[in-house]
Amino acid sequence: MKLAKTYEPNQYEPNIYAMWEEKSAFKPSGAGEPFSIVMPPPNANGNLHIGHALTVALEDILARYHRMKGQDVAYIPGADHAGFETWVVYERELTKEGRSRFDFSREQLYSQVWNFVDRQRGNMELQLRALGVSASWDDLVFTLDKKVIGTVYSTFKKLWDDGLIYRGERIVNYSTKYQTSYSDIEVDHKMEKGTLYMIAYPTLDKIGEIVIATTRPETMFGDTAVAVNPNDERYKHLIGTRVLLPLTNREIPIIADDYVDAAFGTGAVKITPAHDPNDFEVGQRHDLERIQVIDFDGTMINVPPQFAGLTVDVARKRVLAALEAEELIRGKTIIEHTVGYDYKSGLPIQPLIKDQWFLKIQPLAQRAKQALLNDEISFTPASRKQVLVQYLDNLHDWNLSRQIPWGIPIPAFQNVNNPEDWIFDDRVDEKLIDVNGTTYRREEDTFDTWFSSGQWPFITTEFLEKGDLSRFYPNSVMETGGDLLDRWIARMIMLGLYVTDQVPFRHVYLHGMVLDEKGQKMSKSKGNVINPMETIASHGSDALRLGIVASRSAGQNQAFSLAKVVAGRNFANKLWNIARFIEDKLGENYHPNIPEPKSIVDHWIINELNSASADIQQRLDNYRFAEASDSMYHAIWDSVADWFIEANKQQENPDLLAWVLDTSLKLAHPFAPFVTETIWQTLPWHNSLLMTTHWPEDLPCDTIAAAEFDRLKDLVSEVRFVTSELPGNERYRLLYQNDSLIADNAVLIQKLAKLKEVSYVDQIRGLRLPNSGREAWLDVSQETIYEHQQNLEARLAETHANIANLEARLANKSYIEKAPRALVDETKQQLDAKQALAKALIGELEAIQ
RNA sequence: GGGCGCUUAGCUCAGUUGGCUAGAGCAUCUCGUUUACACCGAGAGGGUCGGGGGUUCGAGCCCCUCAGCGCCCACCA
Repeated sequence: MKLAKTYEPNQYEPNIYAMWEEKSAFKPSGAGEPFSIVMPPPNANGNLHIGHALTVALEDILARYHRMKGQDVAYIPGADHAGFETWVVYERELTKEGRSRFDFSREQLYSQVWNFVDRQRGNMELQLRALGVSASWDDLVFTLDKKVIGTVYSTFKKLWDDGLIYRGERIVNYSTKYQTSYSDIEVDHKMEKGTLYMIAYPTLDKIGEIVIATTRPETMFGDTAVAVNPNDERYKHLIGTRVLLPLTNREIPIIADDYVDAAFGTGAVKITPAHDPNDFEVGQRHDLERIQVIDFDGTMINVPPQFAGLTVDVARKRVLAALEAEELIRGKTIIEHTVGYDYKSGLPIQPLIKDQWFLKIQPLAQRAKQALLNDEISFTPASRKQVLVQYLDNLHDWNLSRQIPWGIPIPAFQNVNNPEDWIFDDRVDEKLIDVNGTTYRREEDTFDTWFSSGQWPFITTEFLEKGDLSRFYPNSVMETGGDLLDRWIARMIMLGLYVTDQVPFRHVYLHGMVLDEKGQKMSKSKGNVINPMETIASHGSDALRLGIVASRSAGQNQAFSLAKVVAGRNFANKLWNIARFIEDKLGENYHPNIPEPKSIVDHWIINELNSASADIQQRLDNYRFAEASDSMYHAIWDSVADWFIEANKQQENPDLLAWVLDTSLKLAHPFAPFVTETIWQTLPWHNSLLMTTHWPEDLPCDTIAAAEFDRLKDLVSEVRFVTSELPGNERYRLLYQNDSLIADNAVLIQKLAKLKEVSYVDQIRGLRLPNSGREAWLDVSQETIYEHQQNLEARLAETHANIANLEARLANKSYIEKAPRALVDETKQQLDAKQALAKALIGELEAIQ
């Protein structure tokens, strides 16, 4: 088969992928030690972004590598219903149509969104295929699949039975825009400047007053106390008395609580239990009433009529104006404080009281922490483990309830006659159920998506059901973005240990964010998003993969570099042309035999590829992807293409040529699966898949012979270097004496170094080549040598500097005593070599004069 | 308020337990019509590894300190 001159990835990639799928090459083989990676499920109705390209590239490199190493590999793909994210998109559609979620029942909404997602589904999976993932598609799990819901329910039941689930009125982070509560991780805390107002609350006799400090005056109608520190001398006499709440003249008590910092503001704080988490707790301690003054839609309720229905912002201005009119404002200062924002809408989060389902997290968190401290899970980068431990220690109870219909319904029912009586039941399709003659009404909320995705490793492997894939639990590696350490990794570890008594995975690899080429975060609004599918279309899937993995270190945010993608594309083309050359040499009827090294080049290339293989393995085993890829790249481009193939044009060894090509393709396959498999399929001597062949075994070679070729390379390099310095562009004759390396490889040297001729002489003349330490001269005229004098002098100066450096090192007694023996010996050898070089250079210079 | 990370060639970045005469890709310069490849080949230039101090025979790497940049976590009004 004749190959085109240039590799055109788009012509081959889809077919190659189809062939892999058709031959079920992605399925776990069932033989060998299990190796598993569960893909972080991309949003089912979304498009992949560049971060997915990175994730999938790293995971697929591991999957393909371990598969070739003979392991039983399960790379399990998934699709995420992306509860809240998808819901936001869908609700936007509803709004466009002039409708609202409140026009429909939960069932109706659920099936509408299901259809909406279904229309989009498949896009994401096609894009994963374009990226070349060797994922086991038959085992794909969608986060709303029956088995997911079943497991989630049994976990919830277990937690419930263990007394870890409770329902409570708590202050929750509430999005008034999307009308749902959030977990802590969905709140963006921003430091900003705000105004701290000092407001006078008059005593009952209206003669005295206490001045409180607040940044949120509009919530004052919800005040049910003023608190001071019990040890604050300024206010001690007021504790237990009452004040009038301005604008309403409601009486509220002055209480003492340690929570109040006497040094902050005025030392007196208004207590609004319904709208501030700290105040909520103070309210619980002092049994205060809770008055909700901000409604779930973000407008004012339970306030004097002139403020009712106003938004928070407007209400704040009006309240301040009213207080101003009554001359109750005693001052204001600007302070830096943090404000929580809705990560989705960008609007402030309202702390509101709501009945929610909570998970007592600390028992799970402490167990997870213990597992981490016992090193049951390793991390790349290693430092992230500590971060996680700290996070686990600070975790608050987890609010599991979401007020959105697109998610897994919470399987709980409430006694219609007794609001305190809740039971677990999974008949979530029924609004009302009857249990022993009592009617129960269904909970309408759904689970936080992280509750289900936190169970992903044992759900996807069907570990609890002892399914076919259960041997893949715990997973070998969990690879995901560093930003998911707390929201996802932590939850998987906690729930994994709780449900299965085992850690869910052995190793966590965290990658950083892919930034745009200027190092900016990519975002739609900035318009700097790089679409991986476009990059694949223009440069090929392998190029994208090689480019995005190159020079990238774990956990580090790093700019996307198109130049590296281009380098990747060029590499694919290089491989292509290596194959073209070799296939052409071997012909269509070639049948491979066991390769036998015949020349020093042969020994050398075998040695190079053996050690490249060892390097790549060692680096991949340590999750050093960029370095592994680099070893592979240079072994193939520099060693195979630039030296071995060039040398092979002079002295052929067909069987070795075939072995070198095969080995190169194998080494490159995890990093560039498409082009390597494409080439493999054109090789007449194979009728298998490259992706399921075994990682190359070392071929024996003579390392002494290999080292000989290294010396030959040195000589060739020196000739090239010196000739490039000589005036003009002519070809020179190389003269030698008593040098069997040159004698035995004269033609090879002549071709590689672009010499006119290599000849033995009795009488030396010309320019000595001292660097490589050979008995060799370039046959140049005395005049040329003279013109070259400056170069020689420069080199001599440099050599003297080197010698001085080495001598100083050896003169240092401590160095001789303390440095490793081998290093000292090496230094001595280097010194000898440099001294010989200096001598040769001096001789050369003397000859000129 | 706590924690983490970064600062290395013009650009984007590697550099594992200290042994480096500091690397890669791209860019730059010179040369090249060699029957695999110009998405190529050969060669070259380019860095006091953010500043200062310390430990060590030896520091890009370890310690201290200063400066600049970035991220994460955090219910003090």
